[in-house]
Amino acid sequence: MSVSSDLIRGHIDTIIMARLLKGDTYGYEINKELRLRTNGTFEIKEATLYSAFRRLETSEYITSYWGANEGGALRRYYHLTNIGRAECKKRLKEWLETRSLLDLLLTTEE
Amino acid sequence: MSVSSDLIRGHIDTIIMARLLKGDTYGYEINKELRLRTNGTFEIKEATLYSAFRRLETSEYITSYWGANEGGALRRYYHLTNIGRAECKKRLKEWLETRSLLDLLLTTEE
DNA sequence: AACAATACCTTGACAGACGAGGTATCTCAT
DNA sequence: ATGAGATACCTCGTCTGTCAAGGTATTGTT
Repeated sequence: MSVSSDLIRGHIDTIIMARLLKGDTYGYEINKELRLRTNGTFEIKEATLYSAFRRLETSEYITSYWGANEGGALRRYYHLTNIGRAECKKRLKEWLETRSLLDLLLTTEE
Repeated sequence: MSVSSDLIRGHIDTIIMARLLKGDTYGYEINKELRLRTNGTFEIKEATLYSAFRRLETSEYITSYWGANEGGALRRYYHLTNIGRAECKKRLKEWLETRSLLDLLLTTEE
């Protein structure tokens, strides 16, 4: 990926929750979608992805269940809880604030 | 500050270098300016600031010198090198890319 | 003399990202 | 049937940036 991971740090959970707003899905699928939407330039490293899932589940922002996949490996689906939905919205607002801040400090500096 | 530090992570060095594009300055002054520009909502924690200075100096993006301050504590001034100037421009571009990416993944998700 | 403000610094801990490794299933070509 | 590759999951240990908590020294004010 062209975007350094330190610049994305802290947004991984929000990226995942934002996707789950659309409906339940599983880990591999999330990355497939990310690659598609970003023309192959971005995806979440597996270790990062699964540690994010654990974190989100511990915080009760998501729940998980094993879903059948006829003729394929087992899939673990993730579901956004109501608390998670609220948290997600909060973090989207935080992104807008962070964006404003960085725009102020980086792009309008002269 | 209202903006979580995890969302700023990785941008601290760029914020400092962007300021140094304008001219030499010292640690305390950088934070005074940051508070002013952000209406008191943002500043870099001291430990973070000085560890960033060390990192930038090791990478040869900045140099430092002790500057006199008549009637006041000693100040250590920082100067952006040519390599630092180039690196800063590179990172400003990276910010624009990161911003596009996160806008795509967070705000246009539906 | 005591205090706040300016100005610098170090140490140790913490948390998130990820490289490197692993397991198991199914499909397809050889 | 056997091997490769894709799908799909997981864990462990390491690295790095941030920061809380502590420190030093100087000047100006009360």
